[in-house]
Amino acid sequence: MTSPGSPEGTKEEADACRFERDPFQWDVREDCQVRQILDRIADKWSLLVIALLDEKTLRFGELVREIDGISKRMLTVTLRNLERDGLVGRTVYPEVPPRVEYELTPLGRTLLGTTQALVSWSEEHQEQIARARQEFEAANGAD
Amino acid sequence: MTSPGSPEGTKEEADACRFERDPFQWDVREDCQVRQILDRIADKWSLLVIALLDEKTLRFGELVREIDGISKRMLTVTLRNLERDGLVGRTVYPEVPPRVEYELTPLGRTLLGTTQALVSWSEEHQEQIARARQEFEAANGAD
DNA sequence: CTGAATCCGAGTTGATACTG
DNA sequence: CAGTATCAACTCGGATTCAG
Repeated sequence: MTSPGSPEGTKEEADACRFERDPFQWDVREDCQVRQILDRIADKWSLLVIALLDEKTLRFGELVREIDGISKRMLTVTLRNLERDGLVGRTVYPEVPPRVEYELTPLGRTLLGTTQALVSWSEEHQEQIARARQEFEAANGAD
Repeated sequence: MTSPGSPEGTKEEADACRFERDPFQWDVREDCQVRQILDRIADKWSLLVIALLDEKTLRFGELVREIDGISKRMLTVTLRNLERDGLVGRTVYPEVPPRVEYELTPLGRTLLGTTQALVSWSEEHQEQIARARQEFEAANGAD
């Protein structure tokens, strides 16, 4: 990956959010762009949508059915946000009945590695976490 | 986080959440362990706390001051959740005044790579996203 | 100093009904 | 089919207060 400290940023806003000391220590100001982006892609549904769109474009209804528990409303909102951020593309086919397909943009594709890593981590450690929870509950009498 | 009426907590259910076909296609059931874990580590503050605890243990007050915008309440809640999941360790020193230090557990450390990747991605693509947003607003008359 | 408990407003989400 | 509109429910988060 690219080095975080690339000094090309003349944007003063971005500047305030860059790595400042070590690569592992970052400035966590609330108005930071990174924070906003993180909040978006790490929300409840975005990761799932991105993951599902990895292989093939999907229609709205297909996404609703694939994602257990999502409402049409939230899917619409999520899709809009992703579209807004240039991560997902939306194509309307002027047919009857209407058909709308969603697909990852090249930018959206660059996220795949990371999201998959997150999911994989969760997968690999879910048992360990479950165990930790049990111990915690046991030690603290569950609330 | 967890849905109000969602029954959870069965160990064998985790099985239903594993990758089933391709490495990129996962089951996205709502009661999936992975989903729950994802919701936890991807929440508004957890990533920041984990990142800050990477280098050194920190006291409660230090974390409050480091994380711009967080309240004591939310830090307490976040810390407790992370502790519950075994990602963060809590050490109380029976002194006066009281001192409590937080540190990453080995399990918590395994998350660092992924979280850093996420942050790096956000860093590297923030301008691209900002541009995409502008275009989107322009095209859609900025709702 | 740490942090639990309570109150309460604000923002989010879901169910339903409706439109093109 | 693909959304939008609306309202009610819910949750989150902050301020404050209290306790060890």
